[in-house]
Amino acid sequence: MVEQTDRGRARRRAIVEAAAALIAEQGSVDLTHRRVAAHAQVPLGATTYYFSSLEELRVEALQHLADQLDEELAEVRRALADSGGDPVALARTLHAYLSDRAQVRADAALYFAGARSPELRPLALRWFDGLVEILSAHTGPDAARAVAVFADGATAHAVLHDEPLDTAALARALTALMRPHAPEDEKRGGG
Amino acid sequence: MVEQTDRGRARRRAIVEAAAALIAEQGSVDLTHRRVAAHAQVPLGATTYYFSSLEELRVEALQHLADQLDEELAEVRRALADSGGDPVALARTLHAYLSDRAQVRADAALYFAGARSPELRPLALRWFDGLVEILSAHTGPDAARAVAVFADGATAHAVLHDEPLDTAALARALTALMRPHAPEDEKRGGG
Amino acid sequence: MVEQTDRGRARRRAIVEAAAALIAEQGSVDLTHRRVAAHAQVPLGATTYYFSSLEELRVEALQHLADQLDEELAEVRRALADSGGDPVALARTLHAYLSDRAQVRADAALYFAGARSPELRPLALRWFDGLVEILSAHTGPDAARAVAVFADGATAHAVLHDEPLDTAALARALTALMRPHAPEDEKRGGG
Amino acid sequence: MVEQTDRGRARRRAIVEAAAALIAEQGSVDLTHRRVAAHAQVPLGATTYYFSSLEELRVEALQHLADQLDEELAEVRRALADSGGDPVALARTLHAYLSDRAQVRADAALYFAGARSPELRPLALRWFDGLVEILSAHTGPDAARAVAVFADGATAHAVLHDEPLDTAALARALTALMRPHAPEDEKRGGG
DNA sequence: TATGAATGAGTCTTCATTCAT
DNA sequence: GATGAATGAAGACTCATTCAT
Repeated sequence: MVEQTDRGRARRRAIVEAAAALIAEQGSVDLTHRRVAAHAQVPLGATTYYFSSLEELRVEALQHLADQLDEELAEVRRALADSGGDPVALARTLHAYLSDRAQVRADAALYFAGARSPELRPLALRWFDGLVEILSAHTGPDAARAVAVFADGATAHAVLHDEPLDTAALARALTALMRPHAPEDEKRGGG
Repeated sequence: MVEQTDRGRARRRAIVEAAAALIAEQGSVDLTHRRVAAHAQVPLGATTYYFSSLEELRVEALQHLADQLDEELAEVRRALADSGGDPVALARTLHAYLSDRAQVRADAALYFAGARSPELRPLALRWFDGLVEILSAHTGPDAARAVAVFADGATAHAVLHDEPLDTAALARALTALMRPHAPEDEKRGGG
Repeated sequence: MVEQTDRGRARRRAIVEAAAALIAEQGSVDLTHRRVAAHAQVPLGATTYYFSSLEELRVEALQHLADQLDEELAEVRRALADSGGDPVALARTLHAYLSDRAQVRADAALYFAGARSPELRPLALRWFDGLVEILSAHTGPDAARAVAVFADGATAHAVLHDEPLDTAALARALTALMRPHAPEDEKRGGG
Repeated sequence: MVEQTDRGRARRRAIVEAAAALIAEQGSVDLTHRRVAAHAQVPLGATTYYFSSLEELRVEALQHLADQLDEELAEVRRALADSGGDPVALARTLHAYLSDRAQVRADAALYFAGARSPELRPLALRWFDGLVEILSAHTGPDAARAVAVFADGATAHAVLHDEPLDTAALARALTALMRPHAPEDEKRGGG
């Protein structure tokens, strides 16, 4: 492969990070070698030297973003472990996440990339699946999935409104979704 | 104005519809005059003759998609009017909407366009605001907003999983979100 | 397609002719849009406007060269018709052909293109097959093929020596090849 | 000098052989450092370390191919020495040569390189001149040259038809070309 | 001695936009 | 009114070559 020295690895990484930053800002579609090179402050040739195609760079950048989301998920996991699955605590954690614009836009970029190209879906679903898994320790699988779906909607909401739902609203919704549902609902729900 | 004749108006409309179809399929980023012309089966010149720039064409196409969403919203309104705000009925309607892949992708395209360019946000928010407004006739404003947020998450979920959540899951979530919340939640929710 | 006006057709043709000239000079491998544009004295964009790929332009240029060879073949046919298949007359005609450097190099370029890409072989074989067909009116099929093979060798010789074999040498060889062969040769020739 | 060690010499040779193989396969035009390095399984840097330019590498590779042709010529010489210049024996030898696709393509590559760059012509003419020289021991100079020209044509024929002329056809032609020509032909051939 | 790193030149290609007809 | 022609800008990608280590 290409990077074998420390300096090479560092430069490659800088390029990936620049690309990830651009994707978080503008989505992964307008990514160009030139924009990445300018943002990373490297010559244009460097972006083609370390990546055999723009697509390869794009995928690595998206993976980088997904890795960041994994860290975010780890924080969620810790917060919930401490609070014993309390919906209000989860709401606070979610609100903190939604308040980080770059993070939220990165998430949205991953989702859009996954929607466009099926091979990127596993990347896009890391957040969703991870959240479901974490929640499953504290609530039933149905509720876990419902909360994750709601969290995705809240992410879209935050992107479009440029600020997240307030914690109270999040807490109300999460509380409702995580509360064991009444048995009569079960009978009425169709398929 | 440019299109004065019936033929002109029809051709303009065909171009907008072709652009909207392309956007719903592939997003609004890769839209080009040539692709639109080919899809609409009109000469290349027609796409620049009726629209002074590609951006103008893109905006009109997005508006066209938003109009289609408005019709979808009208159906939701009718369905809910008959059922008196029953969450299960809403779940069935939502499921039907989420099962229309083209519709769902068009919705996603609008959201992504709104996330990218602030001037397109009103277009992207039509669906959200409309849904909130409709639901407000049947439930409180907080619940209405929570349901709309959840519906957005369900849309993202449907796009990424290529099929919607099942009606039972939707019904459970909507029932929970629309049920008057317990007073103690209110006290505990922070801001 | 693209060219629909007289001017368009003329320009397209000018580009093809420029490409053909370059191929005859330097072979078809180094053909670039830029070189063709400069030689045809048209803007770079024109070469990509009329041809959807460089390969398409290359193929049309090679076809153009093959068409020119067809005209050359027609002359050979006329010359032989007049002289009743006389080897010496054929030698004179062949010598005239081999003395046209551009023509000979064009022939070589066609052969090389045919050797590289199988789909261009029919183009490369037009000269060979045409010559065999013409000669078949005046001599047996074996001799016709042998003469065509020799003519190809003489073409390579002319390209590499920058001048053709002299008419006497050509006449001797053609006379020998076109003379009915002695029956004892037949017995001895293996498979 | 650069290659002083055994390892260096071996590596240099491996690079030349890889380049020669690539040229025989695809012609000498598309030769790149990267392709050679990959084919020789050496680092990219090695190809620029042992050769000061790509052109130098190309020339050495062509010389390598020419050396292989010299060996082929030596075989022809031996074969003819045994058979006393018998055309049928020569035909068999020629047929064997033409049946070796790699050899034939290498020959064609040399010819094409010679046609493109005058400084490579001596390389390209080694085969032709060598064949003439060998044949001159068994037949007159005119016939020797005619046979060499025919052999070149047969080489082109083999490349384009993917298989050589059959031995019988070769034998007929060679017999005719090597037979002392009738005196009346001499009188009629012009210049 | 050897080789990974580096980069600017050059290639094909797509395209928005302008313009002449 | 309508559209083919035109073209320069920009993008992805390949590569020979130079250099630092």
